[in-house]
Amino acid sequence: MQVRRLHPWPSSVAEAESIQDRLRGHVELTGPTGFALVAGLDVHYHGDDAVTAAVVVLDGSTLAPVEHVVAEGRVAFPYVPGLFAFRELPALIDALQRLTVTPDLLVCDGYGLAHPRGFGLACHLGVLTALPALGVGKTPFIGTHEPPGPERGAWTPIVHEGATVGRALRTQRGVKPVYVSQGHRISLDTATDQVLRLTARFRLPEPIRHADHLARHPS
DNA sequence: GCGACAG
DNA sequence: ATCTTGTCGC
Repeated sequence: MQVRRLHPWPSSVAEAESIQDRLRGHVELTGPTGFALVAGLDVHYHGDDAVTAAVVVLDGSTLAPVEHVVAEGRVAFPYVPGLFAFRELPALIDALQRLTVTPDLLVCDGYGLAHPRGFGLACHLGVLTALPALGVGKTPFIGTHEPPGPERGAWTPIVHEGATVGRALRTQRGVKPVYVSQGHRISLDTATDQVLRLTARFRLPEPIRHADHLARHPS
């Protein structure tokens, strides 16, 4: 599939932040509610700066695997909180470009709108591909929230600077919540519905679990 | 064995 | 993010 190059690669923190500030204006917070093909993305780190990126495409209704791609790369930016996306983007884009099918939704391992400048990895991937995208974080990042109720499906808003930027969502009884935020071309209600639909069995969405497995054990 | 969770 | 050890439970 096609991935647009909307910016040069940043050579400083200030450049990276200004790219996020500019692309933030491209994010759309509404979109389709159903998705025929759902992709999960993840990156595994090895050694000093090697990364393996994996993209797995599943049938949106049966969750049967349709296609997967693995790409090797290098960490592309130093670790700076809020600029995490720049570490992984080149390897993820490389993997996406090698897909022969175009997914209808990207399920990203990380944050979207719930980010210091409102432009986390899920927003970045959504805008570069023009596809609906959502982010699922495993630990709280920004904003404040109450713990959601104990039953599967319970959620509470994540509020940052007076705005709702995501939801803490209980995907299974007796497990820690996940943190859902919009990436691109999706509403928060739809993002929440999709994450719940993709977590019938485990805490994390099936597409992310598949991608995580593949990135760790390429085969 | 795998998943969740602890330290 | 990674790695390692161990417990509990399905």
